[in-house]
Amino acid sequence: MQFSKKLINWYSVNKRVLPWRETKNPYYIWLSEIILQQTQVKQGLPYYEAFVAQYPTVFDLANAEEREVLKLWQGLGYYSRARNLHASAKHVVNALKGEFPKTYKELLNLKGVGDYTASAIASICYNEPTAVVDGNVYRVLSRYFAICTPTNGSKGVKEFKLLAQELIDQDNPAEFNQAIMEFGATWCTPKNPKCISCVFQDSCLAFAHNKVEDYPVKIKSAKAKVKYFNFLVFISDDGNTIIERRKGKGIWQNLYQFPLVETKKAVDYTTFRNQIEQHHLLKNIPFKLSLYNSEAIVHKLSHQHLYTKFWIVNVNRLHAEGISVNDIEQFAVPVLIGKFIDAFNFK
DNA sequence: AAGTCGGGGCG
DNA sequence: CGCCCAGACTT
Repeated sequence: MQFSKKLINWYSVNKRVLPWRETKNPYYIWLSEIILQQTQVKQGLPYYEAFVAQYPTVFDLANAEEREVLKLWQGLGYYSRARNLHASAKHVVNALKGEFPKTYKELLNLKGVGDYTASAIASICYNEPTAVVDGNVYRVLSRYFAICTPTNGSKGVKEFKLLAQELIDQDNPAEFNQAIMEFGATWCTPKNPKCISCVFQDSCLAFAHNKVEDYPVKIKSAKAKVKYFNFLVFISDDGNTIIERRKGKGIWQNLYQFPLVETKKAVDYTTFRNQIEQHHLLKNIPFKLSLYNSEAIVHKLSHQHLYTKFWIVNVNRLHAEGISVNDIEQFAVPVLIGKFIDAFNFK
């Protein structure tokens, strides 16, 4: 039996029940695909349910404020997805009268929609035979055909896209695309793949060579950089604190945080106390400084390890506009900040 | 082509 | 601890 038929047969028996598999509404498919970028189903599922409940249509999403969308996205990471999601919803409503693009090529024009997502939506919603290539597809195909080309280089990207495009079931691209991803996610897994009970056991080249876990081949990524973050947690006598909206291009864009002082290396109490005497929020006012966590909290991201200290700054009155500590939960904050807020009793 | 962007989970 | 995840975008 040919690859695509065997795969779709496997899928019909083994697929998980998931809410976005109960619809072909492009708004819901688009929403699920954005949420699931670089995100496992288990992690993304509750966010999908929350977004569908909060924004049942693209019009509801377009009418929301960005800070509200970011708040609902809080904790999921890669926050540009949420900003692009919101911007694209506005574009669909305002420029396209609420009608989603219906072709791979047109879908690519939406912010946050690249080759993978455009292929997924076009195939699932409109039966366009455009092959998806995600992390699962790289793994399944590199093993089945024993392909050593690194999957994360430009050569590999082209090669695997072309191969998937040759394999896709022209009559049922929607099922094929979802099947190959589901197979990678649940059977042909990175560790301990279920080769013993695999329908491709007799034709998988990696299995024949006993090298299944040598695939896919990848170019090593750079090691994470170390940074030292010091957050100033102001507390005034009247129960206010200061949070700021992150600007610029870096991490956590448009999320909120306590005023941040980044240092080149870890600082002790005396060094830091002297350093922030000149801070614009502390100039010429009395304050009491105490360190919340004597041992730095290490927050690990893909490209940065953040060694973090939270400094409690007691003042009589704030030197800038503040918020009541009771209102802090209304703001979208990074997980690092959210964990502190939960652990620290503000009252 | 290489960096950047999060956070959770697994062995 | 390193690697992976229904990738996209910038430099």
